[in-house]
Amino acid sequence: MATLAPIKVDMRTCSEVFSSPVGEPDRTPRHSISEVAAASGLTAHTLRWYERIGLLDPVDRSASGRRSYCDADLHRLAFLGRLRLTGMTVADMLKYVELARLGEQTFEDRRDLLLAHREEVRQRIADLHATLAVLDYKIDLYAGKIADRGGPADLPQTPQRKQTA
Amino acid sequence: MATLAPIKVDMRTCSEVFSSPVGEPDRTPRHSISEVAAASGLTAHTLRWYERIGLLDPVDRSASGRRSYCDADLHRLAFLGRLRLTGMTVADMLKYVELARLGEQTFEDRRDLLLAHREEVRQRIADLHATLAVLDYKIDLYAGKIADRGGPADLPQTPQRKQTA
DNA sequence: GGCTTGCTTCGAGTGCACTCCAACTCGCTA
DNA sequence: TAGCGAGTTGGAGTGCACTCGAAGCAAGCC
Repeated sequence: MATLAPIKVDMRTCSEVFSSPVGEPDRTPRHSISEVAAASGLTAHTLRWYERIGLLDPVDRSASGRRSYCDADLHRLAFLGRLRLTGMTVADMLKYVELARLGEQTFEDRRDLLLAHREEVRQRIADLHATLAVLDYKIDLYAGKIADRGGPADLPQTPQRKQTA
Repeated sequence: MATLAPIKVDMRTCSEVFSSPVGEPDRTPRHSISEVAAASGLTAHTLRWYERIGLLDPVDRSASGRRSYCDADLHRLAFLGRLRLTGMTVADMLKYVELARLGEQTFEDRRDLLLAHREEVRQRIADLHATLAVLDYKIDLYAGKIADRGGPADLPQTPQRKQTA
């Protein structure tokens, strides 16, 4: 039998929360800066810096003044990390976060910001695929040591391709 | 009828050569720095800087000392541009170029370098796709103005997803 | 001849995103 | 009580990839 008032068992570890930020996030402060650093791949330095510039809301502190991150912080960090990883500038992330702080009335603006970023991401994927084709071609060329033997000891040619930009 | 000694008609414009660098490149110096800048999207400053640090071989000069780029330069520039666009550092591009200068004996090394870069490109594509899913989810959320109404005016949640790293 | 445009050089400056430093505090263990 | 390790701060420093400025030269045009 469960106790009458079942204690929440879903206290997932810091990196669990970070790598799978689903559901309504808990707001209990419980992760040290070094735990969050380990989970997120950011350094403690960078975490403090994010907070200083306003990417994170002021983090809860322990009695002795140490930062204690809650799951909601991890959720935000996980999303910001995705944006950074995909090339959004810190300035734009800040814009997004500041809109989020203003509440519901900024849904439109936030959506627009994400739409714009999505387009950039799509464009980048296209660029990467195009380059992948060039790399494949050249790698094959080297693998067979073909074609430019005896030719100029220079960079070989790229394959025929459509102009994408 | 064609003439007996047909004059080469394939003198393509600078941006044509740059955007479709196929075939054995001509080595006749014939493009001004501003033409190359316009075709490549790099500034004249950056082109000179590329040459200074060794990414480009010393470019031919006119009688009055001005740079005159040949098609082979454009080919190299086009490839280097692809590498840059896909996140290769200038230092690594330099490594590649220096290997290329050493001739056939560096085929292996060059291939390895490109293989490593190809893996990075593939990884980046995967990251971008994962983020695309998150963006789609959030954009839908905003579009419907659903779910976090009345909840914390904070960054909403990300969808369930497999850990990719 | 005078003007504009485009080029030359070198070295210094810029913007971004961290990254580190020095000096300090706190809680804990021996 | 001393030492350790992990945390705190503001401000300064770093590395990358450009980016620009200043001063000057050369060609082409009116």
